[in-house]
Amino acid sequence: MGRSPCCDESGLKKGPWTPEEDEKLLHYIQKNGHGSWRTLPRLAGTVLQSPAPNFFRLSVCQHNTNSTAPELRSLNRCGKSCRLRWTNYLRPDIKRGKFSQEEEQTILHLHSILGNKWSAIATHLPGRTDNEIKNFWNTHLKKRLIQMGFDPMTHRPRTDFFAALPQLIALATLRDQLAATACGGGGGGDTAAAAAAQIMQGAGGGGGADVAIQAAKMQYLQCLLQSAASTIASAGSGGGGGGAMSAHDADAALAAAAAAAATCSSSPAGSSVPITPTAVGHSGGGQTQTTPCAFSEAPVITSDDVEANLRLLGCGAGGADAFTCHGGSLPPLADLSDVTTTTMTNPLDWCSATASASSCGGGGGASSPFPWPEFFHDDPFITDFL
DNA sequence: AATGAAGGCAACCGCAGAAGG
DNA sequence: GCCTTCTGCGGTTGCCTTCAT
Repeated sequence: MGRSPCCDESGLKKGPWTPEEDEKLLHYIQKNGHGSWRTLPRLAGTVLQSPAPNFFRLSVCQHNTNSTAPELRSLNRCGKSCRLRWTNYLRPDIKRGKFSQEEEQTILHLHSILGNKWSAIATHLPGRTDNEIKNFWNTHLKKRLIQMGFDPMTHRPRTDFFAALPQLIALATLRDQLAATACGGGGGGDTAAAAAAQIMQGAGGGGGADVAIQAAKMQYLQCLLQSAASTIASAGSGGGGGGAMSAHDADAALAAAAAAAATCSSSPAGSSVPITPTAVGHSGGGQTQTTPCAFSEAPVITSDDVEANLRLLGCGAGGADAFTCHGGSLPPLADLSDVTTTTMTNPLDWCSATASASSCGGGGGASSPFPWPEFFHDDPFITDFL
């Protein structure tokens, strides 16, 4: 496939450039222009018979005090390497040093439009090379977006299940707590029942209704855990872009989880706005961004999915009560534009599917980003959990 | 002070498209 | 139109520095 790399030729040096090599290349290009990169290495060595500029001789002498006479041999590099060295390092108009906030904003804005077209982005940032911008993106801006819960490619809140990791972690913690409360009575699906049983036993003279409510809460939370698991399963095996998990995604997920976990509890998850470059502000810039910490867009749910999830949750397809079934996935959140244009008009969307089987309409409607049954809203346990 | 982890950056690699014969 | 060569681009790697333990 294709031709062999130009650097395959034996004897060509690779790796970091020495000051002498830089001197050869710089001086040759300053005098002759680069012309053909392929022939440049052969020609570049001879030009040093004429004195190099004073500034450069000084810098060279710092590195090689023995070089009283310029090296006359040609550059032992391939043309490609020379071009890269020139464009990324030796070019006189290169601006070095940290990126300014204006430059960061420009990169973010252009990246949201152009994607990874680093050369195109570089044309809008005088003195910056595509390589430098690319590195800056990969080491700073991309991580910042991920930490804030945004997909660095789309600049929108993440839509895969990793975005829900904070909830999953919280749920897992809750599950552990429940299990501990249940005095180790069985695992998995028995947890809620055991906890409920304990409540029943410990209720003593408490009112029967209270006990039932507590038991129902436990069962409801258990359903949350199960539905979260089903979300993972579907996301992990499903098609689309979210199916295959790369190491990068795993890293990103961990970062997102860590960041979102810190902000999730106090963040009104349903109030995010579409991300803009200025919204991804600097911490010191006075710009803030409501970080979504849950699913940003309604998952595409088919009727089959709903049915399958209802079965998974042990719900009757049509007659489940408010506590044993809350629908097939975690709540769609965050992106209001999508919610209004897609979710709400989709007869099979999350809330519609849920509303028929629970009190979603009252608890998860416009008044709350979460379709929790209104029943739970005043409960400090749930409130804290949210 | 030593050591391992993480971050940052320069450079390399492979591919695609343009240019020329 | 086909083939070869050259250039440019984006992704990735590996080294060096800094930070944390």
